[in-house]
Amino acid sequence: MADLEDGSTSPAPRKRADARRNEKTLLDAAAAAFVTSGVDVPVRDIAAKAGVGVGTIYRHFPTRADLIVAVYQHQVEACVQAGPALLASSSTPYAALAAWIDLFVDFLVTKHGLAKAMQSGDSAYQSLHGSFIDRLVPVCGQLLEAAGAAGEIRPGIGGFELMFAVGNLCSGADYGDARYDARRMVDLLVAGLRAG
Amino acid sequence: MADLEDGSTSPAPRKRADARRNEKTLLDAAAAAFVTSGVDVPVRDIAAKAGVGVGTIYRHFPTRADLIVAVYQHQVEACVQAGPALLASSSTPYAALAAWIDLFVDFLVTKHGLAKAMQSGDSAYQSLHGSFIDRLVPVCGQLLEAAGAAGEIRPGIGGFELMFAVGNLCSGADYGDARYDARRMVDLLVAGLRAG
Amino acid sequence: MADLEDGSTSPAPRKRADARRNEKTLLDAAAAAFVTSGVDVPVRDIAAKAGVGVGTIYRHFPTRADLIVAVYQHQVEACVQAGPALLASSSTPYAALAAWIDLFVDFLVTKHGLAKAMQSGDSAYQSLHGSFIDRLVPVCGQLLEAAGAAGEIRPGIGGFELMFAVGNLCSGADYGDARYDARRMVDLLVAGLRAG
Amino acid sequence: MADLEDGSTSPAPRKRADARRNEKTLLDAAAAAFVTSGVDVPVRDIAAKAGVGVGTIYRHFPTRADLIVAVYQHQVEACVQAGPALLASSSTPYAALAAWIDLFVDFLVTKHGLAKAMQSGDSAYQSLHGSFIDRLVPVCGQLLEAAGAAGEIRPGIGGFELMFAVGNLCSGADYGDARYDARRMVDLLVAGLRAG
DNA sequence: CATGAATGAGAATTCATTCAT
DNA sequence: GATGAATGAATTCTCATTCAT
Repeated sequence: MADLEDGSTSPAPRKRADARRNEKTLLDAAAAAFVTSGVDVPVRDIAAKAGVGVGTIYRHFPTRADLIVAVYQHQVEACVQAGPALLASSSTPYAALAAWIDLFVDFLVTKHGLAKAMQSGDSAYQSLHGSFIDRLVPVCGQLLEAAGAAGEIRPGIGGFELMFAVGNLCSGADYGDARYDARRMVDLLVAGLRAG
Repeated sequence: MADLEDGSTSPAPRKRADARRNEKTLLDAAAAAFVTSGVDVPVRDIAAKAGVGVGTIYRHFPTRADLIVAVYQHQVEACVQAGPALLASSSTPYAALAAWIDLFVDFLVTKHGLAKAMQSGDSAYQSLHGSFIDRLVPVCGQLLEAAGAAGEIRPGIGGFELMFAVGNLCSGADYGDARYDARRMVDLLVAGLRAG
Repeated sequence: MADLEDGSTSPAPRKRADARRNEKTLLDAAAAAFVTSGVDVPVRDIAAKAGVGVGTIYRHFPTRADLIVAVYQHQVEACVQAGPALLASSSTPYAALAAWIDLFVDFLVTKHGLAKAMQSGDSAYQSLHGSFIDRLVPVCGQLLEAAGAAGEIRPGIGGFELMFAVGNLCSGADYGDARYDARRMVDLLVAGLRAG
Repeated sequence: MADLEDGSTSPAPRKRADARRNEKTLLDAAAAAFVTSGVDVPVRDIAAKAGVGVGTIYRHFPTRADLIVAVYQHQVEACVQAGPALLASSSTPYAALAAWIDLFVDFLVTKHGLAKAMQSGDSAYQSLHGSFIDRLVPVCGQLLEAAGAAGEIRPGIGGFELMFAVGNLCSGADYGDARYDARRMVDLLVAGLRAG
């Protein structure tokens, strides 16, 4: 089936073709720059990497947060989708929860500085919560609830705090201290959920 | 008895009294500024608060990390001292470990942005690890070892990673999101040590 | 009877009706934008208000001055026409001059920033002189000459300088300082013409 | 007698010597730049002309208005002083008023763009009114009042509007159109005061 | 030793103008 | 012809850091 947006809905879709390609270039460059220098990388650096002028970035993504959101949107969505799926396919709700958090860790540990930005408290990044945390928290909440209903975990832990804690544990995991394995610490945290 | 710190630790014991007083002023101002604006506060702000020129700060503390280290030194030392004490006074090694980590959390959650700085990966803050983490890690290691020897916790967890994880969990705890209680998450982590 | 302006004045009388309609839209939008934000309003704002792309504006009016000229052309022409008419209908040449200048002031005080732009010295606006001042100066000159011939005013004042002075006096009249009434100052100037 | 500030009052006057010299350099460079490029000249250009870094300018004059004020302060004060003096030495109050306005014109016509800036309505320049206009308006008011009391001029003209009008008439006088002589137009205006 | 003036690299952001579609 | 995406020069402002006094 063809892409709906191009095929029928949009009345002026034509010239967007290359603009969208350009946006893709931008996102790739930004993603790369984020990995290299963190999400605080200067706008000009991203522009240079993308081979465009800084104005182009500002046109597409007026604020830095817009850019960050766009860069990671897809992966966040995939994570959101995976929640119910894991719940359906896992042996127990707790197993689903553990697996899902594993997925989330996968996402975070490859994103230099993302966790940091999200916890920076900088108002410029407030919208990241709206787009990421708030999108993921309900999913996490459902998994926690299911595990709680099954009596597998201690009660009273919320989705937000668990997400936030996992995010925190992954922070700095990418700065290469071999002595710190974020995944192992998250395992500890998740194991702690069972203790009652 | 003379001041222990000057008498035995310091390699440059002869400091004029007023110089020390000056340094004290600096540290107080810096501590206050850190609380108000985080550890990234502009040097000039600290100087102004202390009523000295910026040059004076640079003379005493060539890098920002030096200043941070100096500001929190005492509390870190107190934490170090507390380790063996708790081990001696607690019912079990695990209880001592839990209590000690609680102390560390106390330290961190009142220091705006300190946890963040320590995990920033910014090379300027690398030395914080040398001064804080590395000072505390051995203590933590001993407690872990004792608890391990007593069969109270799962084996294979190192002092460094536990310290780092706790530090991470406390990051952002001061940005006032009521939904996130760092201490509770640390509890989870510590509880997780027993599992397995 | 056909539109006089197109029928006789314009050297390119064959313009497609929709192109002219388009240009009208542009001029209206520009006029509105000039009132709101002054003649220095960003091109993009005008384009947005007109519902066209910026390219369209550049096609019709390569320079900003071209646009300004076009926006105010009609009113300038009306002013030009009024000169001889007032001379014929007034009791004395001086009365005609005073009335005509009054008309000119009417024109200027409602045009935010026009007077300012015309005196800005910015080379981009040089052509405004060619289109406005130079169109009006001869009219003003005739009125001055008539009044001079009648012995009503002091000799030696040129049309250009009087126009320019009046334009200057109207500058800033629209920035709302209630203490400044441009018309009153122009009255003073015109009264000064009589003093000898 | 020695300079009081250096000699006895200031507790830390010594190193201000070169700082003050530097400020002088800054003011000279700014004055020159204002003449060349108007008061909107980029900060960097002024810095370059002065042979200092931009930061130095920001240190001394946080806002552009501060710099403009400083550059013209002396001359404004001289103008203020001249008011009463002229009143005392002139044959009639009107003669004093005319002479004083002549002085003000002298000041303005050599200051490229100053009149423009003062009438720009730009909030950044609001403080110029506070420093210039408001300083001069009372003087002008006194002269007007004296001339009015002597029955030499028409009543009802305020100091502010006269100052503003004169300022306006001098606007653009420096952009070198030989056909416009600001002084002559101001003469007309002042002559107009007598009429009526 | 202390001071704080000076430096200047760096980052953000805006907009006039061009040009591929 | 019309569109609006892209460009990048231009400008402002901030701070870490150095160094003359």
